[in-house]
Amino acid sequence: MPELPEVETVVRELKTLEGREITQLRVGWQKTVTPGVPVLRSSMLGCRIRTVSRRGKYILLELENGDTVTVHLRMTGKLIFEPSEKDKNYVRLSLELDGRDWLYFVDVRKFGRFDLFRSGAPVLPSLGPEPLEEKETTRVLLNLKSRRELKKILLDQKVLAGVGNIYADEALFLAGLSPDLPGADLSSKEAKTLAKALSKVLNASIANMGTTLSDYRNTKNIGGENQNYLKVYGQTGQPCPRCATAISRKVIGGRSTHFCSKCQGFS
DNA sequence: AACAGCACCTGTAGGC
DNA sequence: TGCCTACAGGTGCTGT
Repeated sequence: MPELPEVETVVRELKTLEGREITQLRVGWQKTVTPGVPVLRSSMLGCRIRTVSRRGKYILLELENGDTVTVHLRMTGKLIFEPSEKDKNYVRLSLELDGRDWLYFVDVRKFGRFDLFRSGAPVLPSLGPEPLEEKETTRVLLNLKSRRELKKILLDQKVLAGVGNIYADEALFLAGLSPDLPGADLSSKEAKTLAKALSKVLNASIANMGTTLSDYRNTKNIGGENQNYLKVYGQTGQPCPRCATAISRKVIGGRSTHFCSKCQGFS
């Protein structure tokens, strides 16, 4: 569900966790914890959270013992302080802070994961650079050697970290590029245009507190507004906002891909 | 390197 | 109402 803008929205709110101590940890679905519950418990219990940050689609909790706990929300995960009655059926993990209030990890589909990186070990080493960094993104796109389709490349977290299905489609539309264009065929002008489109689309969504289609909510259980501004994602059959051609849908890399065949020159 | 296919899970929407 | 299929903001594994 959540891509970079949704995770960024949550992380900004979770800054309130900095300096707080984890006094209890409860797990409702064992597989939520990749290294196993005892390992996570031994690192987190009685420890304070030093900083909360984001890397790609991951939330990073850096602890005072130097360890880093990563949280990935996958499709339906959310971290919330006040779960609804319905949410309570899907609490997979909960953290008590300073012996007072609780933060709940709610996840209908059970795909979300907590992982642990020990002090000194590189955290999430295989992730590519952040797509909000326009210069670095341009450099990455300029140096693509692969003939894979652009859509697949944008979804590859080793290339760029944080772009998912919604914003890949939106950025390709804004850049006027076909999702099936081979990455290595990008001209330098097109690479710059796409890098600019990515940062624009992602920053706009952050300003709108993310896109809520069904499950995504911030820590206060409130959805975002960006779904009201999507140009192509989920707009199959609707008129293109630029040329009024009906928006097409095609599966690329196993994912629904939405585009305007006219504006994006789909081959 | 890079596919496709499937696995992980549950809920919802639409057709009949 | 029920049954069935398709689909969903993601990633990771296996075999080819």
